[in-house]
Formats: sequence, C-alpha cells, structure tokens
Amino acid sequence: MKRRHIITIKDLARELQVSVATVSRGLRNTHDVSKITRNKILAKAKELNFRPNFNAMGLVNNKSHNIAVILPTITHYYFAEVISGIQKVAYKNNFNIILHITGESAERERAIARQLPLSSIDGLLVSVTSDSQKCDHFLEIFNCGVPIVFFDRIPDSINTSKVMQNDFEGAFIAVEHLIQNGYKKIAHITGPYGLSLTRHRFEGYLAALKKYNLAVWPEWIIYSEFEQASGSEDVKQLWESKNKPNAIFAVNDSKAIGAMLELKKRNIEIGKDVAVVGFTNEPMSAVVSPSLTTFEEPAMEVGMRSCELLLQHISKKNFTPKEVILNGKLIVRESSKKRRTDP
Amino acid sequence: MKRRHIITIKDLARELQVSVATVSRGLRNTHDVSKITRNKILAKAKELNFRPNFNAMGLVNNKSHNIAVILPTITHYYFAEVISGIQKVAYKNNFNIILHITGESAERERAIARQLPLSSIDGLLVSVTSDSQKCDHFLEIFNCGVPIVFFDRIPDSINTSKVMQNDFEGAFIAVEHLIQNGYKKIAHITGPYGLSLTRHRFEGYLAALKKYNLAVWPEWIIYSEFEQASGSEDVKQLWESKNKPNAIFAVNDSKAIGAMLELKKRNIEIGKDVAVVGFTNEPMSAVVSPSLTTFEEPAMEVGMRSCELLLQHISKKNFTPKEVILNGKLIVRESSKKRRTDP
DNA sequence: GTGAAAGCGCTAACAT
DNA sequence: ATGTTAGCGCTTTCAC
Repeated sequence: MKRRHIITIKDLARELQVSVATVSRGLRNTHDVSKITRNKILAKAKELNFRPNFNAMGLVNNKSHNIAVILPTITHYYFAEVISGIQKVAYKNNFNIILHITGESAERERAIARQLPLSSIDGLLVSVTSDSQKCDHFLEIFNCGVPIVFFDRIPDSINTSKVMQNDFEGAFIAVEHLIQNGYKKIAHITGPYGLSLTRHRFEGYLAALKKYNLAVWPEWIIYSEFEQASGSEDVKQLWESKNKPNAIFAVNDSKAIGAMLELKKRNIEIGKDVAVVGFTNEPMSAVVSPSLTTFEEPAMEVGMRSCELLLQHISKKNFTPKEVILNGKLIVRESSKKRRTDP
Repeated sequence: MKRRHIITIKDLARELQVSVATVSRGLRNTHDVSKITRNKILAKAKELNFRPNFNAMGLVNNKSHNIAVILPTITHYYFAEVISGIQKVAYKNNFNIILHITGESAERERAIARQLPLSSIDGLLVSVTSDSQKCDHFLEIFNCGVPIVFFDRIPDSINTSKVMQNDFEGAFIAVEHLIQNGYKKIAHITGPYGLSLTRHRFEGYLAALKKYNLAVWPEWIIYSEFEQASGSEDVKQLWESKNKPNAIFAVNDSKAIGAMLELKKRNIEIGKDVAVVGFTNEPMSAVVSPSLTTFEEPAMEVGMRSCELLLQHISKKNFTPKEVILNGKLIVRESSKKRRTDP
C-alpha cells in the first residue's frame, strides 16, 4: 500500500489557478479575500478532501492545537470521567489530547515531562503522581512559557491554575454524617502522605471530630496506597488493636470497598455495627452490598473546567491563574445506616 | 509570561561552531559523524535542554510518531484497560497517542475521522461505535495509505489487521457452564444488533444450546444497549412473559449487573433460582453481591497486541494484515452456583 | 484582492 | 567527517 498523495494547498492553488497565499487566506477566512474566490477555494477543498498539514501549521504558527494530559492512571472511574470531560471541551475547540499515563511512578512522570515535545504542545493538564514531591520537571516546562493546569492531585509549588474538589468540606460532611448516625469511633484510612488531597480530606476529618469534641486516635489514622487491597490491609491493622473503631472514613471508594470486604470476612455487619463511607462515587459503590455511602466528586466537571482554563491560558497570554474548587455531594446509601444501639 | 526562546539545532550549531547538518546528524546518531563531535553535540543538547521540534521533523519525514486511538468510551473498565495496554507499547516505542472518544455516536465518529489530520498521524487504532455500519470514513483514510488496526468492535469491510477476543468460544463456555450447573432455560441479553462481537457471542450461545439439544426461544434473545440500565429493562421484559428463563447470559458485565439488580428487586435468588453470567470481568463483577460469574477478556493484551501490530504496519510498508484472536477464561463466582433442584 | 518570496526547524542530497 | 543548499506545507510580510 503506497501512501497516496495527500492534497496540499499547492494542489488547490494549481487546480484553481490562484496562488498558494490566496488559498491559505481563503481557508482561514481572513478578511482580505473576495467572497467568490473564498467559496471556490472552500468548495475545492471539500471536493478533494483537503486536510491541512498540522505539522506545517504548527511550525509556522508555533502552535499545534494539541494539549498533553498527564495523569496517574485511567482505569479508575474518576480519571476516566475527568478525561471524558477534558475531551468534550477539547473537541469542541478543535484541540487534540495527547494522553500520557504515569502509572503512579514519579520516575516515569519525570521521564515523560522531560521528553515532552514542547513545540508540538500548546499546554498541559496534569494530575501528579502520588509520590511526586518535587515538581521541577513541570516547573521547567512552565518556565518555558507553556501553560499548565493542575487538577485533583496538585503540587503547591507552581503558581498556575488549579482545579480541585472541595476535599476538606467533603470529608467534613462525610464524617459528620457518620457522627450524626451514631458512630463516634471513626477511623480514617487514607492515601499516600504528602498529597494535597490526602491532606485536605484528613483535615476535614479532623475538623468534624473537633466540632463534636471527639478524641483523635493516631492509631485510627492509616496512610497507605489508593488501591482496594490497601483498604483490606488497613482494616486488618485496625482490628488488631484493642481500641477498635466502629466506623471508617476512606479516602476513596476502592479503599472503602476493600475495607468492606475485609469486614464482611469477619462477619461484622456493615451499616449496623460498623459504618463505612467512601469518597468519589465510583459506579462500583452503588453496586456493592451493602451499597456504599460516599461523597460524590464532580469528575466530569473537573475535566471540563480544567480544560477550559487551560484553553484560556493558551489564548490569552496573560491570563491570571485561577483556583477553582468544585463542590460534590454526599450520596447516602446503606453502609452508614444508623448505628445499632448497644443492647 | 512570555514564551521563552526554545532551543533549536541552529542554537546548538552556533554554540558549537558547526553546521546545523552536523548537529542534526549527531543528534540522530547517523554513522557519518565523529564520535567526538557527536558527544559534544549531545552534551550541549542536554545542557541547553534541547527538545526537537516534532512539527519540523514531521514535516520533513512525513511522519509524526503519533497514533490516533478512536473508541466509543473510556469510562468502561475494558476500554480503559485497553488504552493502558496501547499506551505501554506506544510509550516504549516513543509514540504518542492522541485520544478520540466517539461517545457511541456514529455521527461524531465520522466527524472525527474526516477531520483527522492525516499528516500528523502515523496510524490508527479503532474500535467502532455500535451503530456504525458503514465504515467508508475509515476506508477513505485507509486508502490514503494510513495503517489502521481494529480491535474489539470490528467492521468486516476493511482488509486490515484486527485484534479481538474469542467471543464465540467465550460465550460457548459461559453458556455451557450454565447448562452444566443445571440451568437449561437460558436467555441471552445482548448489545446492539450488527456488531461483530454481538454476533459472535450470540453464535457461541446458540452453539452451546445446540450441543445440549436445547430449544432456542426467540423471546429469550434481547438486543439492546450495552449499559447497565438496559440489563434491568431486559429482565423486566423477560419476566413479563409466561415462559420465563432461569438463567441469563449477558453480553457484558454492566448488563449482567443491571439484570441482577432487577432480579433482586423481585426477590429472586441469584445463583439458586436464576443464574447470571456476564462477560469482560470488570472489577465491579467481583464486588457485586452475589459475585458475578463472567468470562474474562484480556483487555490489556488486546491493547498491547493492537498497538504492536499497528507499529509493524507503520514500519513495514507491506506488512500483511493479521487477525489476532486472544483467549480469555471463565471466572466462576457465586451468581451461577448449581441450581436449586425443584422440590 | 491577489501574488511573490522569505522563513518556521529540520533532513537529505550533494559537495568537499 | 563536515558544510552548503534546497525543500517539506504553510503563513506572512511586502508589493502591486
């Protein structure tokens, strides 16, 4: 299969007996071209199925209509949904998204960032890896004048736009809900230490305990990975102690479900003896049994807002960075039913 | 923030007092450049953090190191996993992936395909939308000499490489499993009519019934959408009839779970009175209660093999198309336990 | 309103 | 082993 000749503006120019400059202008609808030639050009372009060469355009305009999206994983519903949001906005504005997955590896994140062809990328949308403390690889790109918008997992060090959920408030509401349903011994199983969202949710947890004058037990606060298996492990650890909690607030649904599975193994009745609340509202949480109470994150909206902000940074050189905080809402299900009162 | 000057080979050439051609050669490690200058060039490139301009390279070489991935959705675990597989292989080979999501809309699929900048894409990885019968938009691209590999959802009409699961066998095994566990009145709730995978799974279902001399009841075969809600609807429809099945083989896990939820509403005991088997092995299926028996699809492998094939098509102009069929395996869980024998 | 020509960053002859 | 030059497809002065 030989690559067939791809139509260029030269071809159009020859066919129409005009100069390439005119064709170029006609295609882009600049004002200094007569309506009549413009229409002829457009018609011919359609007829021959002309597709502009983005490489050439990028070379001359110094932009590419590409944005890079860098994130830890896409097999979590949250991130898949965020990407869908990004894609919607990008598509509407004729931007392509180039997808990079770090697999939660800070090392790979660095490698990807350092190899990023800045000349064919107009901007970056980034959610950092959980163990990515230093962000000089992004700072370097940022300093080259390439706009970056961070979402969800956000480094503090770079002064640019950021989009996040109201993690603090979400956690606060979730924990308050537990307390109001009669659970006062609340553990918090969370993600890797040092991530901003981990910190914010933790602070929300603390604030709720404080509001109701509940003691904070350090052994009830466990930092581990974001995965389901970690949730199970965390419960094992919690239940080894004499001082067992009767409720668990998990940093996300995967861990909450991991915790539930382990509790079920121990024949503990969830939503009666022990309550569990998650975060995110993955589809799974509606389907697990008992169904999981969780704080819903506006994933699609996070994606859309992030992309919109990025496009503004791209089009207006001096767009001032914005921090957007989006609200979610508590989805009450079975796993946090009112506590069975002690006999 | 002014865009800082981005280093080009010209800059390197000036700094090193050599010609741009030499720098170009040095960077690409062609054989006709002395080790010593090469090292000097590489060192300087690193020092100044030179990043090649892919637009310029693409313009000259007529390739871009980009591949486009076009698929219906990414919020299903299967597709997210496929993309992860694609990404792994692409990354290792220094290809970027440009992600396009059709949202199950044939119209949008066409629009995306027609706007695809062929000059900045070396190849395509496609899973077609469920209602995309005519594929002339892909054929057109294919005829331009741009290689395409289809996966999972495959049109028959284009003679190129394809990667799929063994849908026929998977369905056969799943249905046979039901029969062997005592369920002989097996309904099949499936996806949109006309998709090859729908057809293959349906044929596997038929073959299993035939092997055990079971009658085929047309009212037990329902075509609808791939979503969970459709699964619930399908059960409603099935249970309206006098002639009710006692087992359901669903085209995917979402529908299987939708079916389960509806059965539970009707207080039908799943895995005793009625069995349910899904397809894909989404994480959800392990967590739903009762846990769902399902045929696991090798999603990651589908992604990796597809991408490998595409890269071969890209590098070897006359690579003959291959059809790869990957095997999955039945994951037996609770939803298909041996049937409660009639009293 | 249109054309001619230069140039974006890089590669690939062709020289030397 | 290195330099010179033309050109990839497009945009953008600068003429007319």
